[in-house]
Amino acid sequence: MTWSTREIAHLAGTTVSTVRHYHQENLLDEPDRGPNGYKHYEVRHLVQLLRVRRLAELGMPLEQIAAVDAAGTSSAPQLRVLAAQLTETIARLESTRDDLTRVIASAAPTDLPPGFGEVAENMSDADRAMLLIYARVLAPAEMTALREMLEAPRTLAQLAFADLPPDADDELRERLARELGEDLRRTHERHPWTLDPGAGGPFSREEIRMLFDRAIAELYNPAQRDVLARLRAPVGAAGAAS
Amino acid sequence: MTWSTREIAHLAGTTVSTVRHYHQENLLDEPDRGPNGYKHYEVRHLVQLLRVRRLAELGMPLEQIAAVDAAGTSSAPQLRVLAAQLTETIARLESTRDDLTRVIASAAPTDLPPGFGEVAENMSDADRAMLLIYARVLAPAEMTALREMLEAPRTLAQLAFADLPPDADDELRERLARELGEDLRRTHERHPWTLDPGAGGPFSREEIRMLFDRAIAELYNPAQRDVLARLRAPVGAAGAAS
DNA sequence: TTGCTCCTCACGTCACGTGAGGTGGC
DNA sequence: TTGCTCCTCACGTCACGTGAGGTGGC
Repeated sequence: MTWSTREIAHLAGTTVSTVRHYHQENLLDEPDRGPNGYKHYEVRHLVQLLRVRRLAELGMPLEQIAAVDAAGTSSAPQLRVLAAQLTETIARLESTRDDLTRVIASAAPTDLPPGFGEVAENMSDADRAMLLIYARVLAPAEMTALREMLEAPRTLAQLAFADLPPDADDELRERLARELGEDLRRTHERHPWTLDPGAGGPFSREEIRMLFDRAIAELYNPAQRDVLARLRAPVGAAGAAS
Repeated sequence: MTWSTREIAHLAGTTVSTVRHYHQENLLDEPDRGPNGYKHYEVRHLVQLLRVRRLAELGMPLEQIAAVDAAGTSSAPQLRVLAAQLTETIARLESTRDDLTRVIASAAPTDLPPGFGEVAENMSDADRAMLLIYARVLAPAEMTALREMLEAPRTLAQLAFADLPPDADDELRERLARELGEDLRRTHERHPWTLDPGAGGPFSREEIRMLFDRAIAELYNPAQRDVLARLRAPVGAAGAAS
């Protein structure tokens, strides 16, 4: 005429572990025991358990449930906080899911920003790494603009730069710097934000400059770095030319 | 010309703890160290960290990220599983939030089923406990019907039953049983599901019968139990009359 | 004897967060 | 000396889940 732990768990729609855990947390009274030590639950335990489960399913922390139990009822402000937290969590998960859905749809490498799948198809490792850094530095609007820019076909100079051997001779470097300088000038004209990238992002100009300097130093070979240095000097986009 | 742990964490938009944790889980290479043991991070570490963070933010478990890292790219099935899990979690949280919103709006005691706030206003503790058990046993449609039933004003017999003293005399018991029997007959007529309650719920008829028997035995006083026994016998709704 | 249910520790989960206790350079 | 940053263990978090090792009745 009483219930075992398994039975009361079943009646409350939960598990044996959960029931034992609630005993440990003093959320559920210990029932009488039989001569063999088995617990004998009564209706009042079931009611207590159902109450606790109801609050737990509403997302209330167990510690708070204990307080509610003592006070008899839970305060509306507490519940409103819970609801607000839920709304926030839901919004975050939805945005994650949408992001994930876009990645799946575009069949892009997961680690690239969404939408950059086709664009990064035949990029060098260095350029992909740069892309990850851009994604962190630039504001969303800038990333969209960047993607559109990258959708245009590469110029011959850009292709040559990507494959530039570390020991390329001075003449080639100079020619590349001039032609890339032309590209860059047009880019600045058409996309003025590229003159001050990351202005809407999370970092200061100083941080961005140092980050890009380090990225260039580590990701490109000496000849490429030399070209970038020549390129930067006449344009004056950043101060670290020499 | 290198970054400290704090700096790389800041650049990647995360915390020092997280960076150290990723070292421990072999998700991030250990950088060289200075003579004082301080870590000196380079661009390749930042890129590695950004990749891991991106996957982690998509909800991928760290262990799986390690595998992706080895394979170079994550499989579409894995991502689809993640997306499906997210969708499920979101749905569950939304239903919880809606439930919570209803509770807040009705200003009802939290542990009662939603919508039963006003109805349970002046119920006895026993009846509230029964309500919790009903909420567990009955199907949603039955709960709605029950709520509508409870919105009707109590009959005189019902009020008398709730306050029946344990030593009420035989005549009173008999009269109450007759009148409540009338109430019950009308209820069965108007709400046929009350003849077989919980048919759409999670329990078998046998389980429900035993549960109600125990609940009555524990929640009501001897006189009330006697009335219920007299009431049940002629109606024959359940077999356990004597 | 075998199977089944029950019991009580004690430890594991997941992705970090939080001290505790110590070092090195200004 | 004081403050600041960095370091490495080791343990805490939250709500349980999972054995390990043992008991009792058929």
